[in-house]
Amino acid sequence: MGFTKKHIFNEHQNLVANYSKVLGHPARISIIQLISDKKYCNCNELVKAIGLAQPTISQHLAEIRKIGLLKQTVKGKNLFYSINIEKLNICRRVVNDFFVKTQVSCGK
Amino acid sequence: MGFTKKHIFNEHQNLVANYSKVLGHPARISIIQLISDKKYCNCNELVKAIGLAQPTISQHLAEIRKIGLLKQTVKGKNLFYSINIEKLNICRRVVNDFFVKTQVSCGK
DNA sequence: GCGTGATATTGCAATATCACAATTTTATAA
DNA sequence: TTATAAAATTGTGATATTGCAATATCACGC
Repeated sequence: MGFTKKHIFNEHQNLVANYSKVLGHPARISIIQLISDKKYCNCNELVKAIGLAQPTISQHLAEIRKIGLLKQTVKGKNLFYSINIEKLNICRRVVNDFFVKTQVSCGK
Repeated sequence: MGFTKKHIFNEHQNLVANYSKVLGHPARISIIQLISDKKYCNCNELVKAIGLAQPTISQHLAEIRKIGLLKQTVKGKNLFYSINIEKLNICRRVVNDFFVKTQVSCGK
C-alpha cells in the first residue's frame, strides 16, 4: 500500500515514531548539528557545508520545522535558523523515555 | 532520485539516522513495547495484538533485527522474540548523546 | 512420509521519500 | 523601478517503504 496505518496505534506510539522519523535521515542529523554548532545558520551555509542542492536542504529543514525543532530570525535577505532548545529537550525526553520504559519492562 | 546519499555523511551521522529510522514507524514502536512487556513473544501474538497482517509484522521484525535489537529462541514450532537489552542500551545512548551534544553546543 | 502450524520470503500495488532543475517569492540594494 | 540574492515552492523522475495475498520453508506430531 505504501502509507502507514497510523490509526491503529495510540498517540504516544505515533509521537515517538514521528520524532524518530525526522532523525531518521543523516542530512537532518547533519543540519541539526551544524545549526547548533554555529548557533545561527542560514540555508546557504548548510547547502555549502553539506553538499546537497538548495531545494533538498530546504525540504529537510521543513521536516525538522514540522516537529518544532527550529526557530527562525530574518536579518536582511537572510533567514537564520537556530535550535528550539525547549522542544529539543521534549523530543529527547520522549525518545529516551521510550528506551528507558522498554528497558524497565524487560527487567521486571 | 529517491535514495539517500549516505556517502556524503560521516559514520556517526549515518548511525544515529539508522537507529532512529527503525524507531520511525509506530508498528515497530508497538512491537518493541509488546515484546518487552511480555518478555517473550512470537510473531502470531504480535499479529493478533497489533492488527497488521503476518507478512507485514514479519517485515517490521526484520527491520528491528537488522540493528540487532532482537534475540530469538526457538521452542518447538514457535519462534520467541525478546529484546537484546545490551543493544537497546547502546541505541539509547547513541540517540540520547546526539540530543545532549546538540543541547550543549547550543549553550556554548 | 504426511499434515499442521508458525514464520519467512516473494511479488505486487499504492504511497512516500529523496534529490534536483526550474520557478516563484521575498527582501534588500542600487 | 530594477537588479540581485536568499529561500520556498512546484514539478518530476528515481528509489524506498508500507501492506498484503500467495507461496515457501521449517519443525513438530501423527
